[in-house]
Amino acid sequence: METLLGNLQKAIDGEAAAMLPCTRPERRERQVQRILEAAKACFVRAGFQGASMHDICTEAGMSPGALYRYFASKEAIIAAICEADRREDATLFKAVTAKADVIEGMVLGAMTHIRHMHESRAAPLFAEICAEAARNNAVESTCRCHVEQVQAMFRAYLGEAMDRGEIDPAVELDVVVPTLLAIINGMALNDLPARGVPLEKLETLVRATLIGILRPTGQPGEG
Amino acid sequence: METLLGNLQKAIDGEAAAMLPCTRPERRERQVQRILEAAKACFVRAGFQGASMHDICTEAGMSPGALYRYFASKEAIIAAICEADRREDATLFKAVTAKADVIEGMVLGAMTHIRHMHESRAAPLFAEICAEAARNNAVESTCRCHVEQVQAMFRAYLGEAMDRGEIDPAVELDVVVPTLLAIINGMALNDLPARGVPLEKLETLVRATLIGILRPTGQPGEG
DNA sequence: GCGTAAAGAGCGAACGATCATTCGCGCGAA
DNA sequence: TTCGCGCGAATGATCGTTCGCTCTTTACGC
Repeated sequence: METLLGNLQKAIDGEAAAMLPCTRPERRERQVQRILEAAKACFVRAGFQGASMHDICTEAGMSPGALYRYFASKEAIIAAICEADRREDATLFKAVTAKADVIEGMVLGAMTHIRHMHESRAAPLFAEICAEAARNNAVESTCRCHVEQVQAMFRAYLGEAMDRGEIDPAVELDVVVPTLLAIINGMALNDLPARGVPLEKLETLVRATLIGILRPTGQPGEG
Repeated sequence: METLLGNLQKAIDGEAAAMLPCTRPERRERQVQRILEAAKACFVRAGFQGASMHDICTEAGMSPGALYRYFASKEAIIAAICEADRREDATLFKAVTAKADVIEGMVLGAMTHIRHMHESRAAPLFAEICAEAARNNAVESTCRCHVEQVQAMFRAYLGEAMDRGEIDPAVELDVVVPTLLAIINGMALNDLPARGVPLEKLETLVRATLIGILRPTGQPGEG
């Protein structure tokens, strides 16, 4: 009941927003976003295949005929949502470059990612996307594209740190970079903050993990 | 085409196996397993919701009427497959106790898990189960049950190692255990061996991670 | 051993429901 | 007047599931 009322209110809000005076392209973009928001909610609730177009229409407060003016198919909505989610996810990792020290930079990147996944309750959608990527070529290539982008950034960032002597020279970046990303994704996907692991304690463990992997011989690098 | 022939052959094999002389309960159990194998193949190919009962019937080489003699619903098949997969997954972690040294035990447990997920191509099904667990109560409780089982085992094993002085006494096991499981699951889910990270190099990284987390102050513990 | 009734296993057409998508039409801004 | 937008009933396909039927296996009194 609460959810129904909430959805109704959201639909009304969306409608109200769509009614605001604006140019045609602006309104169109707003409607697209409204549909994507509604679809995301439905997909989180029931999965890509479990949510129907009627569900999405109801959540968005519009008819099927109207919705199909903006997206050619359900597949197109799925593709758009995966693209947006993965791009946002990849963007978050740019936080690593905010720190000069490589360990602290990677800690910041990992924690930014984990915190975002926790606070915006994005883990279920991420799991759904991972599962879909295994069988949907469009989703798979979207995911691969953004993963490669993040890995390239990590690779460059860690490479510079290695040149500065902050990372053990024996570390093989081609192996370490995908592994680090897998570790961070594992922590985010499991939503550890929701499972009794406070963020500040998790940060300590992330730091310990990074030191263990990037400085296995215990060299200081710096203070 | 190749797949079609393969499925046909499997169905024939299954039928032949079902035809072997055996008691009624034996045959029944064999048919149940045949359905579960077929369903798993279909679910990996199309997802829990994307695979139809007709697909499963075709893959298993039997009619809907026959299939429904063994499972009351599609939901029951999904539940059975999740239960079997998660139980097998949890069982693999028992490998940790094979080693006296805690680091090597955990390395063995993690690598056993990762290797199994890689060799039996179980990552897509695992991803599907994770996604389904977020919205299906039966699947969620199955997953939670086995996760708690594994965490309890880790907890006991690490606790004994800490008593022996192999782990830094400042380590908080209640926080470390879920985190370690999330890390291992992340590595397994990403199927790192298929993404250019050889198993032997991954083992080195897993060891470095465990040392970083369990012995953050660099104390030896033992040789 | 044998005849027979009961039960189990399998089939596949058929069911109602629901799915993604389309279409003809009315409305309002350009 | 034109054209984009929105509507919602309608469409054909497909979904999970059922049902009536046949055939085989089992149980059992004799």
